[in-house]
Amino acid sequence: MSGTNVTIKDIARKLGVSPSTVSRALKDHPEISPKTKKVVTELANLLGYKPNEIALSLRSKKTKVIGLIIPEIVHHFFSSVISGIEEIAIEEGYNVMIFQSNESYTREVLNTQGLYANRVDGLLVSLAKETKNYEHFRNLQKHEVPIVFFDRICEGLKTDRVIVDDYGGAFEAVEHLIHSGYKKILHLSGSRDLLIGRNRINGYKDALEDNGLQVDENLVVPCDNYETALQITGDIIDMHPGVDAIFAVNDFTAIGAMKAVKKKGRKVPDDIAIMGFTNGISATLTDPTLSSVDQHGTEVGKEATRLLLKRLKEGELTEDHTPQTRVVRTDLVVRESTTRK
Amino acid sequence: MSGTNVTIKDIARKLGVSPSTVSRALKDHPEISPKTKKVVTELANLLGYKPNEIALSLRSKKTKVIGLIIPEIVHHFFSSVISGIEEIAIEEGYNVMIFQSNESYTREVLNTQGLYANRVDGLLVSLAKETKNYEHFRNLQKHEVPIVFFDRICEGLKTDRVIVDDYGGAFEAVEHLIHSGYKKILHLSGSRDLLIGRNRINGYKDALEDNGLQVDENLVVPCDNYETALQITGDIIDMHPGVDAIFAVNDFTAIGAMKAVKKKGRKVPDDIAIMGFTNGISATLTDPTLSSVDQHGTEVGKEATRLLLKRLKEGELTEDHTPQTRVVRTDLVVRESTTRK
DNA sequence: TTGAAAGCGCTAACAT
DNA sequence: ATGTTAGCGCTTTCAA
Repeated sequence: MSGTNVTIKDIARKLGVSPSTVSRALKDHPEISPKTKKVVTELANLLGYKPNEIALSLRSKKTKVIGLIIPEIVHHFFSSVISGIEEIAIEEGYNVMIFQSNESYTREVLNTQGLYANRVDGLLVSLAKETKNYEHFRNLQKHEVPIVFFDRICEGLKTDRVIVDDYGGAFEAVEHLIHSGYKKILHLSGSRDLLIGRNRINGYKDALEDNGLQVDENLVVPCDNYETALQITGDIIDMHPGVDAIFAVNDFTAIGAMKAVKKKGRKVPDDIAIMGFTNGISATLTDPTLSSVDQHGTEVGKEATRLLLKRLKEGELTEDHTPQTRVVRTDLVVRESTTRK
Repeated sequence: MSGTNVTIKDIARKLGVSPSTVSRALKDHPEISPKTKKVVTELANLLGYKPNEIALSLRSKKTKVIGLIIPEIVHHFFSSVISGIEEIAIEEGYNVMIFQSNESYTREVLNTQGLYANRVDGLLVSLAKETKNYEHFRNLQKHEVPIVFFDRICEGLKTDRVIVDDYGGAFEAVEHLIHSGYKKILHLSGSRDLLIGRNRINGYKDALEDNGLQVDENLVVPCDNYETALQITGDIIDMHPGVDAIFAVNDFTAIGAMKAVKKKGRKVPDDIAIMGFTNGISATLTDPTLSSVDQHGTEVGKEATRLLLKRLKEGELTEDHTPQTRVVRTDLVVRESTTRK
């Protein structure tokens, strides 16, 4: 950004017309003579004129920028969400400003302030784990900035939401295990504090019951990461000898469990089947490859962006509508870890 | 963004003072009376006043935004680069606007246009694979937008650069294999069209020669992804029976090779050692875990941002300096795949 | 068909 | 110590 930038004034001066004429000519205004239009556009091209979005924003009070607050980019699910967001945003002429909360509440508050200062038109958010207080979002809402939460949604706030069908995904995954002949299924679960953790547990339980199997609370063990899974899975299968399948709350946990099982000399999937949740790249890299539940991160991002842009368009015309919640369906991806030869 | 936003004018009106007084009071200008300052800041806080960055940008011709063009976010190296960039940028009061090229030249050109329209203060770029023509970047330079390339740098342009020490990383990795007793080392290589591919090949060769081993060109096989590695590695080790180690151009390729080797019934690392490059999360998930060369993505991002911000500060004071190139050192991370028991 | 003027929110000379 | 004015780049009434 510098003195070398061409403005409408520059073009006007060189052509001996007024800035307003140039402005109108450039937008193909009907009341400008074809001749003027031609001269103006030609010179504009020659000089490489590009409208200054900053000036446009100041006038229109629209920045054509949407803000994104995300816990961590270095995570396959979230980075695929970003790709989805970008795709839709760019189609509609919006740009995306991304902030990471790094799972920190303080950082998240700073992020909202930064995004407000930059007057983003709307906001997409997946909550930091730490966040319990939603005042910073309520503030944005006071300023009429529409917010759409996705995945880690905010239950205390009236906003649009996009969530993954965690219950359905878990249900389908566990049912697949049962139909494949596995009977005693361990669930390495997420936190019951998180909605997604509870939903997956419920999907697991209902799948068992719907298929005439009994739920054993001892087989629901909180464990949501690779290291812990690697440490404790061996002991758990010793304690519960009949376990013939493991359903983990995410891929990394599943992979930790897989390694622990192999270390015990048990075969995957012949002795014990393993099922993940996320369907990140890692699922294809393990040996055996990991069956998993695809969360369609890209679709989540797209849907959230569509909702937000819809809200932005409506905002100009109508009253507040009631918040919407969209559920993105999951897909079971069966690979080697649940397929007995 | 809406009518509910508080401006300096609003505060001025309510206090019966002029906007400039408010502006000065808010920035703790020495010529404003302490009393006025107090009243102004208090009301500002009460009303939740936040300066409109858009207006500031228009005036100062500085947006405090840096643009980022990256091939793909869904890639561990790049997402860790982003984290590094954000960290430094935020420290210095800058925000980041991220665009993905998706490896497409056309997209990259659009990205630069979007970033220019938004008058970013500077640009960080890692090139799309397709890109051979650099006119779009030259255009930005004409407008005095500083650019720093990282990792996939642009050799045809005078800019600052941050690169990974691919040569050194490859050298160290291969030397580690040799010192561990491996003698016939296959290299699954990157493209010789890419600088990083060539550098890693050279590191591989020099490590062999420096340790008194002969370079066999047949043992340098272009193969830079999981699927191909999985397909061809088996045949390669059949054709070259003595191969006792594989050095792959990236982790995914290494993991594909590892799986192929295991499928042949050969033990990793006892029969054949495997070494990756990247040190992404996947390296810790395989069985056995994968030795790899850490590229320090975060550090690359930080360094690139530091260079850019330095340039932005200098720009105000001095003439063009000669472009700088910074090399980020790699680190060898030894895990099970190269450690004979 | 075109131009002049005002204003988006802010700041910084230049008054006073 | 504070107010007035002009201007960043653009658009849009209103006037000609």
